[in-house]
Amino acid sequence: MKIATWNVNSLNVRLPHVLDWLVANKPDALCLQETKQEDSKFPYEALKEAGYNAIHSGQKTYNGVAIISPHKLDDTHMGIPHFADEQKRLIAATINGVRIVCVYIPNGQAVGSDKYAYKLGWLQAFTAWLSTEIKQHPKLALLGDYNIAPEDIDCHDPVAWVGQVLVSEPEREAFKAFTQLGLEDSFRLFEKGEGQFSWWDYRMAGFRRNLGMRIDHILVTPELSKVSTASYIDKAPRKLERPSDHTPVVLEFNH
DNA sequence: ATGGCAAAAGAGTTTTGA
Repeated sequence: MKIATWNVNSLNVRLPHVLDWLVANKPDALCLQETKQEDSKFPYEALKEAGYNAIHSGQKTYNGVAIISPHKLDDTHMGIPHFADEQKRLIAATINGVRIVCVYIPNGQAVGSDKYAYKLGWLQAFTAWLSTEIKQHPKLALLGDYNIAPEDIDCHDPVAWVGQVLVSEPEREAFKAFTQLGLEDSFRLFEKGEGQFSWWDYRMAGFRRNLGMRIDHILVTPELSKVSTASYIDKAPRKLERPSDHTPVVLEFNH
């Protein structure tokens, strides 16, 4: 199976890029974040014509998550149970017996802000749900925009960024809590080096100068990590006209 | 010097992202 995650920063704008990417890459599952559209605007028809099924949980202007697959999407789930949240950030489905969890973790804006507190609270509630989900699904992949750079090598300038949002210790502790549930950062099974990023600021010629962050991840349970064969960041879409500021992260495994 | 770009809402400019 080949699975991927991509924060598209508006599917209204990025649908042509997504359709082209599906044709070129033929994933078994593609998780999207920041679709920024209500369910009634989601392009189910265009995807169907391309041979893909999809589920979506969206809202106007902000957030929005989707899972796209050529296969059947079983046992679908949206939102964190017992966590009142208007923001559409979690969607899950089982595809070919593999549990696919797609998340758009809050950005947090700035350490100490209300949005930062919301991020940490969201992470706590999500992790509790994820713990039970893993127990029910030994083959699980958690894909999405985590808005956390887990290690210093995942940030282009860790000295300048120390203590800032995306790299602060409470956020990295929340990321470690995922690994304490048994999940592994699949990208790092294959790519150990620095300078590997999934997001670059539109400003400051960030992409050209590789001033980025690795904040989009595919974490997997041991059942999947032991059969994984490759993981990589596909920078091609970031080079297109009007790109998203994120680019796809891909995992391949035998299943 | 915290800006710089991009998208959305909505009609000038503000909010948000990371």
